[in-house]
Amino acid sequence: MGRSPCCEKAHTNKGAWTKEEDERLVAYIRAHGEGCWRSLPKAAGLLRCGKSCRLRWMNYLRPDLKRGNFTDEEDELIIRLHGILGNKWSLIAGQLPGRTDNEIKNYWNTHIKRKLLSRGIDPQTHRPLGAAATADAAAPGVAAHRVAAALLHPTAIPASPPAKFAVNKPAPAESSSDDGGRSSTSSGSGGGGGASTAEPRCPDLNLDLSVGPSAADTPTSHSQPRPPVCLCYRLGLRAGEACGCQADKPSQKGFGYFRPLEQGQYI
DNA sequence: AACTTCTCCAACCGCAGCTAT
DNA sequence: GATAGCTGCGGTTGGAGAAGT
Repeated sequence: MGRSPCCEKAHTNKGAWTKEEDERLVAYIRAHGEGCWRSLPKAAGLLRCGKSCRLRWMNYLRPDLKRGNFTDEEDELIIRLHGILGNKWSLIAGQLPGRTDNEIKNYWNTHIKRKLLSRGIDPQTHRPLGAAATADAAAPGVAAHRVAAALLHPTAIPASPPAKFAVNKPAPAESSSDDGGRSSTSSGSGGGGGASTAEPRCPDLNLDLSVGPSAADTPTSHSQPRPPVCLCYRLGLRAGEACGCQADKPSQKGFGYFRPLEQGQYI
């Protein structure tokens, strides 16, 4: 479909934001709230395109952002979530209050990837290097809900996984957080996938994967109590197939968030 | 001190998905 | 159903600063 450029490129600034621009943007959003990014730059008197404003706000100016280094706990969580979700940075970010998808993506590419590689683990498949291809072929046995269950109750995994994949092993110290993910979710393919339908559906998953205090307790922008949302929703699944839960965005029509899982499809 | 290489992260780009008409 | 417009996402890039020679 035809698409007009998101902004009038000839009259927009690019590159690093100045302090003044930041202040304008913050002031405008404080006064009018988020949204309407397309018209925001003009209204706020900024020579930026709406996308740029949104990005700046989301990744840098939002008051609830947590700055500073990632903790080992966060490391561990990111690795585990990546094992399930693949490169779904926004979904992963949703489980780490105060962190942005961009930040997590960068952190993954600069730190975690290297960390996994140094341990002989393929960062994409979360399997030992060299074993990814064959493992992937056999991997469909790893159903999404099982992985999700592993996240929730790591000790409840019936089959003893290879030591390298021990789940929920507390990260002893710097760079020793172990890899917990095991399903291979190739990025780009949407990371989607699903549970084998023979397995029990994720029963009322109360997935609070947030680090630290529960999301409801955190004094961040998430301090607005978030409705309980099943991981299936966050995985892009929609009600009825992999999960019977009815949690969904109230704003969305019905439960249009469902993507049927195909035979052998897995997360 | 000067230069080169490396690392990190903010920002950009293009596309997908959703809604409205 | 087709088209247009907007938002959000994920991959990639460019530049500043750090580290190495």
